[in-house]
Amino acid sequence: MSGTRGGGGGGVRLDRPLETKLGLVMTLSDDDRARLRSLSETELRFRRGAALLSEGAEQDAVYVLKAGWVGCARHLSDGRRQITRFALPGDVVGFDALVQHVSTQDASALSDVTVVVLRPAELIDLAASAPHLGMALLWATAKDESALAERLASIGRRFALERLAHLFVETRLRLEALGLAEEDRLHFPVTKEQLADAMGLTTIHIYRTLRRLTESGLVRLDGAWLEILDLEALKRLGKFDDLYIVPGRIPEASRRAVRRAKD
Amino acid sequence: MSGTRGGGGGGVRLDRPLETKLGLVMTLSDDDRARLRSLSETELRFRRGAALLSEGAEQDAVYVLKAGWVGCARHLSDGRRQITRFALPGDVVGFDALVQHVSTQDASALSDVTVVVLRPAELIDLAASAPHLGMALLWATAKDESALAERLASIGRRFALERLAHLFVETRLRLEALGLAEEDRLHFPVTKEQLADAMGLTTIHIYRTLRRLTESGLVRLDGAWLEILDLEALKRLGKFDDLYIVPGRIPEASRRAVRRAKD
DNA sequence: CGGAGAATTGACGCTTTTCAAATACAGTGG
DNA sequence: CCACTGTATTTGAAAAGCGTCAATTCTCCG
Repeated sequence: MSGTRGGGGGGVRLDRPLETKLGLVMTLSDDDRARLRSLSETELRFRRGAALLSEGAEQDAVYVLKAGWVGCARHLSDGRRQITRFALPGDVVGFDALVQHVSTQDASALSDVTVVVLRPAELIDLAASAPHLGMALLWATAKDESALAERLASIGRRFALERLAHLFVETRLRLEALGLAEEDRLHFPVTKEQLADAMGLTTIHIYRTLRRLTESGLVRLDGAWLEILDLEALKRLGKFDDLYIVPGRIPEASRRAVRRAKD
Repeated sequence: MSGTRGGGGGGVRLDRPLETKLGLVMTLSDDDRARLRSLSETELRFRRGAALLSEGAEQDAVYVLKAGWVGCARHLSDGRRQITRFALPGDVVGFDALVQHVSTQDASALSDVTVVVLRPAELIDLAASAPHLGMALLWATAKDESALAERLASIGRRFALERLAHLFVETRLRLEALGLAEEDRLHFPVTKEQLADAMGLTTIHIYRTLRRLTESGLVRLDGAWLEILDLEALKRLGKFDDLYIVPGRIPEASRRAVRRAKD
């Protein structure tokens, strides 16, 4: 029944992840792009299952995902785990640790992963020399927080079936915005156990719920590949609200204000 | 049984909320403080129950809380509600909407509230003319996101009893960091219904759980006032991990780098 | 004094978990 | 090629946690 597992990366890859990410929030000039390209090119690869960050461990860099999926998680002292986020290409991982240089979360590679390493000093220079890019980063972070809040609403107030539906729709739209989703088939390298930890459910209940979704003909999950068979029905079922994921951008007026202030 | 309700503000108030907030993340120079004071002084007051922001409504300002409690929430289409955050003095409310000028959340006053209004243009000017303050804002936002992730872990993986314990400890520590908590008595103007919506539970289950906590002698909740009778026991019960709320600060080295880059 | 919202409690039912076990599948070594 | 082993997948029955329904008391406020 199961096809390809984890590995590979299967088509989710961005060459200039930070440009893509900030480009979703703000129109980038050629200068901006050049400035972003002047950042370090240090690339790291992690195999599926490898840890990018460990809760409590020292951390002195931030990663920007180029390819693959990363899961960020927190642990309770008795082993219970909550995956707080699935990071996709373009996403920044480990941002909060810049404050305290100690990671507050685990991050591990769900598929084979390629990242770009960003050092704090580089980020600081970037924000100082190109404040509007710093603002773009701030806004991108604020959008991430907004998505996180929606996930909170999912886990706090949606039933298992709705939660899964919502996650699938969200994932589909995120990958689509990056240009990384084929028509209705997308890379989804998440084991059932990870899915359970992300949805605040047990593995067993994930199986049961997934089967209900499958039998309704809404999705098909085959190994690391997810087929969305009826997006509209999924949206309805998951009570999906487009509001928080709409590709909101910094209006041009604000952008000009930044340029003025810079002089 | 119940004492004072909502209103009043009962001692939770900051005169320079943004200074206090950023001061938790970075050591502020006299210049920094002066720069922050040059921001607008427009003050708004909301009575308990009033709406600061409405989901889907246009939004062109950000609020910084001076006094009182604000609850930020999201709604599902059928009326279910999830409170994503209790904002306390110093907290910034409505930040994410700066990107799209449409609020993705409701914010309403849980007690009588005083806020300072920040206009986007001011923020942009601030970040452009004093990049390290922009960075401080970015870091403060990242810390908020970290706290949000911990709440996600609460709702996804903690039992009702643990959830409440964790919330009480978190609140106590947050107010303490602001210098707004008396020894073991703190302002907690949250109705049981709001508490339920914040914890992903029903009102009735909040009562049940609260009663268990009270009968164990760990806390006493009387109207809008919460007494913490055994903080250590609460921490243990709530599996509270100090990691994510530790007063992490931007190290001086980074700070100097910002100053250099600015020249 | 009457009405509205908040606080509180009891009984019952549904969702999800826990415990237990069986089947399928991939890689390993003989 | 085939047992052997570990992991993923699937199913069932029972229990627990939490939700729903219903009713009552209390408090504030007009």
